Amino acid sequence: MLWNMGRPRNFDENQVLESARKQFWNKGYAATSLQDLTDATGLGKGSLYGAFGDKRQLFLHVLDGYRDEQLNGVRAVLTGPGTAFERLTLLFEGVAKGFTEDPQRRGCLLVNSTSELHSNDPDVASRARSSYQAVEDLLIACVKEAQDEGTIEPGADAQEVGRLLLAVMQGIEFLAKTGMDGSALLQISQAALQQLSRH
Amino acid sequence: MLWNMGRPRNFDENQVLESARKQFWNKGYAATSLQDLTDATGLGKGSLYGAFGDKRQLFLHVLDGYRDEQLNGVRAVLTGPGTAFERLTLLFEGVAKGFTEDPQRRGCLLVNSTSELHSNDPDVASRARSSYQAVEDLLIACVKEAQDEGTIEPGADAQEVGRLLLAVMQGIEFLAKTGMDGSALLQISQAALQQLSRH
DNA sequence: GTGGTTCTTTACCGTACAGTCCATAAGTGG
DNA sequence: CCACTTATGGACTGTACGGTAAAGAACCAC
Repeated sequence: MLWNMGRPRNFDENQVLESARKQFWNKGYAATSLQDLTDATGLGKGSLYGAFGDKRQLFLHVLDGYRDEQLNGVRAVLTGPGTAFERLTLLFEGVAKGFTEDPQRRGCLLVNSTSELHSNDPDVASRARSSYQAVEDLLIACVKEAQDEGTIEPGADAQEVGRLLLAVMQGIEFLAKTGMDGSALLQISQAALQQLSRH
Repeated sequence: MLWNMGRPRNFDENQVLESARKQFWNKGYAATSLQDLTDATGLGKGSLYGAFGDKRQLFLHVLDGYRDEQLNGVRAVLTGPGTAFERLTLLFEGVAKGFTEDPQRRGCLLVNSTSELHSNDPDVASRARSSYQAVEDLLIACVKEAQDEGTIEPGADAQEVGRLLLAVMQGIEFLAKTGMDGSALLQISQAALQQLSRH
């Protein structure tokens, strides 16, 4: 009887998280001030603190949402329709295109946060570890499928190949931030898969 | 007659830059305060500002030094003794081992700085672009050599392969920061080259 | 309506920040 | 010893920071 009482919130939590994400993504964690966050979200400090706790908690909340989205996206592609090789191709082309499409070339929020904070923040570090472990597992499973369907050399160690693909993926993410041409990034993703394909 | 006058400096510039590098590397640009820098270097604010200008200039100075070192290191390996394939192997094993050996897994300072600052700082962005272009060129040249000596499939596009290797290299750097095992990183570097080798 | 609860707004707090200034120290040439 | 120049180190400045407190507003149950 008490759970629905009191003044109702004047904002949509998801929209606020989205605005906060944009801010953290644009400037990084340390460089975004509370002022930036209140400006971006339209909320006052009191509301922000009441709803999400301090800056760090809000950031972790944002980061978790982002991680879940990205992971679901990767999972959707890698376990979706088409042959395993097609799915891998789709994923890598999507990655190359996605990072190119952002005119600011901000890359992946989780990658950026990991780079910025991992060595001083165990919570961020552990999120990074588990996330990329999950992607690695998805890649390895898909590589195994591709081996079963005969599109990737069955002799290769699937784990080895999956990890290699993970590295290429992260490499593309970074090179996009250095301003490398979209065509070159696409070329890399294609080259990686072509090297693996049975020939 | 005037160039050697005045009170002599009480510090070694290279040592100061090294200490500052350590600080920026540990905490990133935004999160290291001037206090951190004076503590790390032992210099007072006046001396720091007199010698290097403000925080940003000092940082760029540090970054340039780091970039030159790294680039020279890569160049030394890739144009050193041994077959081109051996040199590539040496480089990639060195990268995997190097990033693993740091207990804090801080990765590469230039990569971290690029991730943190590139989208808001053209000076950092341009340094990243040119640096990785240079590494790319070195890799491509070495791949061509390897093709000439017959250790890499001559049919492949050397530029494509070189860029792929660059991506793998950066991927390894990042995965090291996520805490991936040293053995796994080594495995990735070996897998990348094994895929390319004539078979 | 009243009382209770939660959200919003604004003012406020202490601190730490980047950067400047200045008196003084430590050298040089003469 | 005396001018002159440069480096040092601490005091200082104004600002912006993250975070808190408190007063009032908006809704509920009754």
